[in-house]
Amino acid sequence: MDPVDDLAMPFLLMSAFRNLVDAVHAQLADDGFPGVRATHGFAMQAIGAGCTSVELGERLGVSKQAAAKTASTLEEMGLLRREPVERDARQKLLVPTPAGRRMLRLSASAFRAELARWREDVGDAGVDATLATLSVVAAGGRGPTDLSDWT
Amino acid sequence: MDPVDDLAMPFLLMSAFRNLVDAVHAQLADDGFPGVRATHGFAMQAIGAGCTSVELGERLGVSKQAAAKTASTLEEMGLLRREPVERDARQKLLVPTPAGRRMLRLSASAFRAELARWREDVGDAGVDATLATLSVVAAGGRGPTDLSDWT
DNA sequence: CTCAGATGGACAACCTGGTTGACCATATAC
DNA sequence: GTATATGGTCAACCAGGTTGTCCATCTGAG
Repeated sequence: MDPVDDLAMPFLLMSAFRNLVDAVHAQLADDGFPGVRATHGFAMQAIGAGCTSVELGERLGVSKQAAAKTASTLEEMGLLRREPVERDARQKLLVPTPAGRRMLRLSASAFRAELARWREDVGDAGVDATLATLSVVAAGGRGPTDLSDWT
Repeated sequence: MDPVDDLAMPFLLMSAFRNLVDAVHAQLADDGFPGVRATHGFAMQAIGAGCTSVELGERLGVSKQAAAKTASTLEEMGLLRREPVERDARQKLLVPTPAGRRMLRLSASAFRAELARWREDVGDAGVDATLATLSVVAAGGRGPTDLSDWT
């Protein structure tokens, strides 16, 4: 009888993502980071300990100009600092400020909290199966940031 | 040992969605609908047999103006027709053209084909568990189109 | 029947996040 | 030393969304 049709998959993926991200942003706003959008979080995650605009663009899968623009707004939000690199005067390293690192920590714990809620709702087996499945079908995508170093 | 960390969930959801949609669009482009973007597909699905701009906005979770803009581009693409409603001269019904319906059919079969590929890669159990899990956590979201009438 | 209010649609101005193209300063390779 | 590659920035543009305003039309209460 196929209780959930395959055709619903794109909608479900989008909707789940949206709910997850909305929940995290609501929590972040409560914690004193009201203006954070999905792009900002992804970019900060992608930056990690620090990288250049070009690298950020590659990790996010966007042009270096788009990455630089995002970095500028993150800088204005005080989450990021551009600092010169001594061995190459062209480069500017994007490094998270203490506020940026705090935001990252809060965001990580908000994601974990929301996932814990999912686990309560559907059980560990379902969530684990979903993670396993998605990590197969998401592989190969040159999508935004490989997140291998999410802390 | 937690082979896939909970923190990867947002990335996996996005990446899976992106891969899925990219694959479908590549197929659509091959089938003679090169310019179709994710928004267009979602909007066409939301329109279904036909609705007004206001309804479309509600189904997509966007303002009526945004919905009308999208409808205009769909009209220019020849996927959609605006036709007057005799019982209310204010309304204009958005109805798919034959090309629009063809695109919907092709898009549906492309989605099913891609899902079939997923099923080959990870097995039916994983995909079914994912569908079941996501339909729980996606619920309640006022996300785009309830897709209850995807054909 | 009429008229106030609700509703559908359109237009304009604006924002965000992305694109491409051009350009300059600096590194690097030959 | 000089050609070329690379990192960063600026400018123009686009898509898709927002809000505010406005008009035409429908609807319901007198």
